[in-house]
Amino acid sequence: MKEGPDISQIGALIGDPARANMLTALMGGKALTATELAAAGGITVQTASTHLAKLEAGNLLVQRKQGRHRYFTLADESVGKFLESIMGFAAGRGHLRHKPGPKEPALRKARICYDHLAGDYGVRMLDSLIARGAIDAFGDDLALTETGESELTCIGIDVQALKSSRRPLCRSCLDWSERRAHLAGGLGKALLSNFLDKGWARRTAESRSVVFSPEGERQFLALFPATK
Amino acid sequence: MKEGPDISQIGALIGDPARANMLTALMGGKALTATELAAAGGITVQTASTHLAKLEAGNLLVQRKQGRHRYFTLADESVGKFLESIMGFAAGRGHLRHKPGPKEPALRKARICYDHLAGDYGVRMLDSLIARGAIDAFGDDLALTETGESELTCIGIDVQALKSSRRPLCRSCLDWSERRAHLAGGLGKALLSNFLDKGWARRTAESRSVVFSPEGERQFLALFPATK
DNA sequence: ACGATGCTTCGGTTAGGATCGAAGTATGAA
DNA sequence: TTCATACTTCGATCCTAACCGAAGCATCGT
Repeated sequence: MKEGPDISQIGALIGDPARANMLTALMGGKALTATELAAAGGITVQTASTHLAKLEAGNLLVQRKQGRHRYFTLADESVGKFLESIMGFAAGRGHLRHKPGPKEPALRKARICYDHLAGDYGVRMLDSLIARGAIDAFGDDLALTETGESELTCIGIDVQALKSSRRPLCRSCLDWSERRAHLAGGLGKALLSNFLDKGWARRTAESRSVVFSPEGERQFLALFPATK
Repeated sequence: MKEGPDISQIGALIGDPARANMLTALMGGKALTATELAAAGGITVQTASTHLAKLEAGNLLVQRKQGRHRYFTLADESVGKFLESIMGFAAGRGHLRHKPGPKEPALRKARICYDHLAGDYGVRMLDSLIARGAIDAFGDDLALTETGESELTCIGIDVQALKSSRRPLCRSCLDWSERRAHLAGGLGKALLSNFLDKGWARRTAESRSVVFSPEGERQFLALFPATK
């Protein structure tokens, strides 16, 4: 009578409209916070919290804690795959949602994340460093290469001092606007300081946004070319 | 922002254990009566009746009235396909209903997946067909080659008739026990029918497993030699 | 140190639906 | 006709889980 795997548990997880909407929101592949997912599900954060705990217990989601945020993503590609197969079947009776994204263009472009550069420019910088072989990426782990060490020393970063510090040199930090990793750790801090010292950019008084000067922007973009 | 179709209704239908068990029973491809499905779900017939009405309203099942019986089957191939994809995920996540019992090995070896052969033998068959050049694989897309067409015609498959059918000839279907693809589509169905007609194997009454006769097994293994 | 923010946990309410006994309908058999 | 079988519908019970307010915990920013 009882054969094979139990699909009812998974069905039940998907079967709640709030959870289904949250999962659908995560189908985009981007990490979302609990608050954002609550909005996606049309429920309060406390209700969303219990839903997210259940989804995580069912191995449909994983969470990544960062500061006071919890970023949720689908557990892996296989989750998205079978969700898509259900969507393929369910096509036709869609219940559609509206979800506004973050605004603040300046913040999205470049801002402070604790002590390092975040936003579009922060992500671009890390991508560029990886592409040129200055940093090796193993999943979420980052490591400065010898090439990278000499390059960064040339632009005025005291890599030796950073290496002897207790603080990890390279850490990846999930970007809330780009939803991709940017560079944190001692090196991330040093790079931002470097830009500020050179006058390429300055912090604004009221916001966490970072404003580049025209010349500084030119230099920054030249130093970290788009990867694609 | 518009998102995809509503998967929660489908999830809710699958989410009830009784309904999930009935659907799993129907994965065997055979039409079952309401009473049989009640037994499969471990519930009374009146409860099963309401469940079956819901599943039918959700387009997961169709029924055929015959005398005083109502025979239920999965609505079409696509239902079996996405159910199998959920099973594949559930099997990999430990969402098992019970510890592997005596019937498990038989199921893993060879079973019905809606209307075609699945399990170790199903995977072996597809692997073998690909290895000998009878089927070309481009990722998940499969195509019968001219070589394959003549070979299969020789063993008694009416390939021409299948090609003129609306149903796709070759489809890959992910196997929940092997976690690899086996052959579905019109050709998958025709091959299984061919084996059953020849008496190489027979379906069991209560389970989805397919039992090969000693001689049938010998022929099958010779026809589809292990690859690797 | 302090408040603000993001999230979780607790507690109590409520609604939906799964369940089955009993009664009703349809079909087949004697 | 009469009974038996297969299934559905009705009615009532009961239980789960979804929900949110309030309070608690953790972290950030100042």
